[in-house]
Amino acid sequence: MLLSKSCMYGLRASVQLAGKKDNTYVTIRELSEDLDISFFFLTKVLQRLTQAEILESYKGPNGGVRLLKHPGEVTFLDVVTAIDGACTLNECALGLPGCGVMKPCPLHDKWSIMKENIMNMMQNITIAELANRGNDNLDLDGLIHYIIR
Amino acid sequence: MLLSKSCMYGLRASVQLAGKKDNTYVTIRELSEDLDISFFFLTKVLQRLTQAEILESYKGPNGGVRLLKHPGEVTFLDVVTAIDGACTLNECALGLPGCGVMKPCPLHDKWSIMKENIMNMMQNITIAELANRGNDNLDLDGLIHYIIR
DNA sequence: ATGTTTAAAGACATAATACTCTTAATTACA
DNA sequence: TGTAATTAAGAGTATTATGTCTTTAAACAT
Ligand code: SF4
Ligand code: SF4
Repeated sequence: MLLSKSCMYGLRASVQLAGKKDNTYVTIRELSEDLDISFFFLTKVLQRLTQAEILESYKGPNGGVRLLKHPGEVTFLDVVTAIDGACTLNECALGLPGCGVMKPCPLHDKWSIMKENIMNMMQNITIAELANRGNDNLDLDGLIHYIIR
Repeated sequence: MLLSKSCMYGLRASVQLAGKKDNTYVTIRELSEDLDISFFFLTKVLQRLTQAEILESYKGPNGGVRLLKHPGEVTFLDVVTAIDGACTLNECALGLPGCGVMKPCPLHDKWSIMKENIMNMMQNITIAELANRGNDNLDLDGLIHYIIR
């Protein structure tokens, strides 16, 4: 598995928020119910997104979280790095530590290309794009739930 | 990280064995020292490779483990599946569960191709190939150690 | 002011992974 | 026959990931 669960939860929540027409505050409780994620755990995950200034939170009645930037400006990778920390694909794509490019194994070049591809993909797709593709379907929320879950 | 540590250790040990000129028994102790892996832990990992009939073990003096098949017939994927179990790339390449191809997200096609590539790579490269690339270098053992570690 | 709604922070619990050690079984050899 | 060498099996510990709960702080409403 490439991404941690925290990371997936964060992604799903971000996409869910990106799918909203208006960018009003949504309670974490509501998000957790829509996405079927533990409220307590999701709270922890979203705190990291708030700290990373991907989300903005507001306490009290009618509070909650919302996207700080325009969803078209938040990449998949932004969310991943905010939660899982700096790129996990830094080193060997296989996870073999301490390996360099001096004496690469036969996999190295192919892996490097793939790594590059994965990084590009994560860097180039925004949560807006991930949310918007359900446009031909009216049940957007349900769809996203289905898609991302 | 794509592979578990157990998996990486198993790979490194397999490649190490594949690099030997003669396929005699090598003690796990020796392997663990060469690869700088805990002897106890490596023992556990290699037991799985023995059960999976990738390695063959022999007890007592001059015993140890050795490859059961020709290294050219053992793929990277063989070792991975023996240790980590069946392919972890079955579902969404991102690790998002429950997602199908009915309403794919914009990443789906690209991910599918990458997943395919990764699987092909793991399926097509043998531990013999991983071991043999050090041929232009005389310090094969050291090299492999460097490469795989 | 007081109470209600909400997220933040931090403590606690459980599960999965990684690692260590001990004991048992097998083999060789003196 | 007995001792040393070696893996197998299984128990035990440590660390990390995941999940739960409680308390605190902020914002609002009355
Ligand atoms: S040489 Fe092979 S093992 Fe080393 S970093 Fe490159 S792909 Fe990984
Ligand atoms: S549609 Fe997207 S989230 Fe779903 S399995 Fe495919 S790549 Fe993963």
